[in-house]
Amino acid sequence: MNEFAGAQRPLYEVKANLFKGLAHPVRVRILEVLSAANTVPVSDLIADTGLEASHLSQHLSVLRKHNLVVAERRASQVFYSLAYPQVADLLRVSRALLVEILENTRQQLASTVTASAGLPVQPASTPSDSPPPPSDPEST
Amino acid sequence: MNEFAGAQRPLYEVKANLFKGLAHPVRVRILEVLSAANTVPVSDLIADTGLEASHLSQHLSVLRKHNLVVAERRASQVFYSLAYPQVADLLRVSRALLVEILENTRQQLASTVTASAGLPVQPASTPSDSPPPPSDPEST
DNA sequence: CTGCGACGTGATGGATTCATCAATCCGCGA
DNA sequence: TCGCGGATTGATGAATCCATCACGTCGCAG
Repeated sequence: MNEFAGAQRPLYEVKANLFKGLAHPVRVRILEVLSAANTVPVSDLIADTGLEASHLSQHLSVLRKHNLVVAERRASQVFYSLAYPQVADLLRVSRALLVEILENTRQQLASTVTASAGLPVQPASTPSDSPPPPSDPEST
Repeated sequence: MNEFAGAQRPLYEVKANLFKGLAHPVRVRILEVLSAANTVPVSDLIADTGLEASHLSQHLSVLRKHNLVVAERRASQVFYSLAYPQVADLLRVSRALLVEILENTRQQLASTVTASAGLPVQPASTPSDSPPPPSDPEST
């Protein structure tokens, strides 16, 4: 029942709990937006994500419970920002891992295909897709 | 239905999926063990975690599906290891974030308490806990 | 004080995930 | 071939999470 992210229990439990807080596309999206801009009003988040206010609010509540974001009231609007810069680090590292995984699994698929065709593992273009963009260092 | 971690969908969905794969204490534990030792037989994992074989195997299966670990059969035993060193990075960064969060929330609690007592925010010892260990750079 | 716009909270079905146990697969030695 | 230990898979109820919608709160304008 204790919703605290921090307690005196084994660290791997706390860690798993942290990942649970991140385990939803909407919440990842929110954190990525907050990583890019220091402080963002809820109205902007609604615009960026296209979600219904209450839905988004629930996810913000989850992020607050996990101590990943902080809210600040100014006038009639609420502004959110990352609670710690390390949150952005975490997203960056996870992105790096993902890139590695995607590249590798794609190669494996390609080699499986070409193996039955007797070709080297070179061809970078996916069988039925547009040609790969020259590189896209930004993106979400 | 597609269980691939990688597809052509928005990156934040893939990222959320990755975190979902990490969002369980047992799986975090497994990855931490694998981060410490290059290659570990299932029997050792059973010993380290104290889990029933089938239970552990299911979590290993999840980790495999997410491309976080790889299995290798040698003789009658199966050996697991991290699929990419970046997985260990991710765990390290998450740990750093967690440390930050725990330290900070603890201070907040302390200051809330001392605020009603009229004391500065100095005292590092929690009201009803054992004194903080001088620092523990290892641990899980 | 009354209404309104911006956010948050509660409650409810529907979908996922988890833990447990039985059944199966795989390599090897008798 | 038979059987056995090591490891995985399948199936089931319990627990948890998610999306939707109705309602409640806060601050301000009229």
